[in-house]
Amino acid sequence: MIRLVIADDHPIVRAGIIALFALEEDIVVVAEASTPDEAVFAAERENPDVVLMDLQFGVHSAMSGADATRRIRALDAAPYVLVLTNYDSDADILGAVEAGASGYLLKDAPPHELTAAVRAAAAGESALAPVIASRLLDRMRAPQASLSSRELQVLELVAAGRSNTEIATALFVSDTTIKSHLAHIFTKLGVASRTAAVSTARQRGILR
Amino acid sequence: MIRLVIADDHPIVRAGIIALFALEEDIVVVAEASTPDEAVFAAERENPDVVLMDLQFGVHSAMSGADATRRIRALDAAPYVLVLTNYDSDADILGAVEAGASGYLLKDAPPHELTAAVRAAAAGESALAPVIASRLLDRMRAPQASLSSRELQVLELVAAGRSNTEIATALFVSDTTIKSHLAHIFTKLGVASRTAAVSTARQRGILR
DNA sequence: TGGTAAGTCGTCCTTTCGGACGATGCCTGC
DNA sequence: GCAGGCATCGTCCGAAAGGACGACTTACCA
Repeated sequence: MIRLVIADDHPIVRAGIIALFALEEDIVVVAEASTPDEAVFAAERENPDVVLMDLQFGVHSAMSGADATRRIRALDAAPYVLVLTNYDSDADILGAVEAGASGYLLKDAPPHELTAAVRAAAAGESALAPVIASRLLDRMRAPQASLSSRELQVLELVAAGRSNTEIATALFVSDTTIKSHLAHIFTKLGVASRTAAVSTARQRGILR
Repeated sequence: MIRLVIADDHPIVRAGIIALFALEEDIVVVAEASTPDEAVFAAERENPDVVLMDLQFGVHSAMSGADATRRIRALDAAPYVLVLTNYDSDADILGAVEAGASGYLLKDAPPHELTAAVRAAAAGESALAPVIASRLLDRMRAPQASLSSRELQVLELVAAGRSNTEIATALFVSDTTIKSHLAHIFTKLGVASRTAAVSTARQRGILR
């Protein structure tokens, strides 16, 4: 019998997960948590096999799902943590994996994927949604979508609405340098304008 | 007995909603839809009292939840449409209201709000989540900082990285008109460029 | 009924952006 | 030691964006 803790701030989502697992004979939900703190508590108290963890917990909570994951993985008899979230940005995925998650699922996944992932996690295996897995492989295959730190710095200021000259003075370089950085950013992202660059960078999780 | 159709692309969310309404004696879920097209079909076939409609339907579907809402409201014996979504940006809210939604709820709402809203919608009343209501009142109180729906439409396309001429052709108007809209947007937001407009609009929750 | 806001379109002009070159110095890894 | 990525700076030029006017229609509301 797999003992499961659910951590999600949406009552609707919690009810949905519980309803889905009610159909499975070998999985029992022993606790639900609506905040990251509650999730850590519940994981400590119930000593479950697996924790299903959301990453976003509203604007109110100081801790994120990744933080909670890290804390839970630091427990003595640490349960496995499966991340279940809406977004599949690179930043989210990497953050979750670094926090110690043993799986990453999307909320639009079909139920059988969800149950299969829980069973895999309980067995100590890694469980990635096919979408996520192919995404990671894409990143490996085409690694050069990454911006240098300086380029990221420039792009962040662009996203804040600053002009080239403003960015130049802010970074103590020439106007030409900024344009050069931007040209590189455009080719790396495959776009032709600063706003398009910001848009696709947001989509890919390069920018927050 | 209130007959309800659920439209959401997340199986988990659909299961959660069904589980919640299973506890209510006067509400019955007669159909679920995982795409906007299915939602329109179901609304036509089942002739429900209320449709619970998500706004985001993944990247694959051409139609949005707002489009589906518009189509459903154009049916003969049109059911009321309650929007149930994750986001509370002005763009989403205004788009939904213009599409004919009679209510706007957030997915992190407590279940009793959800059931109350369905009953209100079935009775022909408007049902707004408190967060949304106060947001709309803010718009009324401070109308000078709020963008018109057309301006929002333009700003969304700008945020997607489109150029003025692209936006013009997409909206079937002249290039000059877009520039005129943008000039108004700039003065309303107190900025001087399109990227700055997108940035502050995001900060203020005008854009998602 | 008259005023106001929004949406549409126009012209003229300036500024900014972006493309297309090139060039230098500095690291790092092979 | 040298190739290649990165950061820096430059010029020239065309295209896009933005500012500053004005003008017309519709719709709504006081």
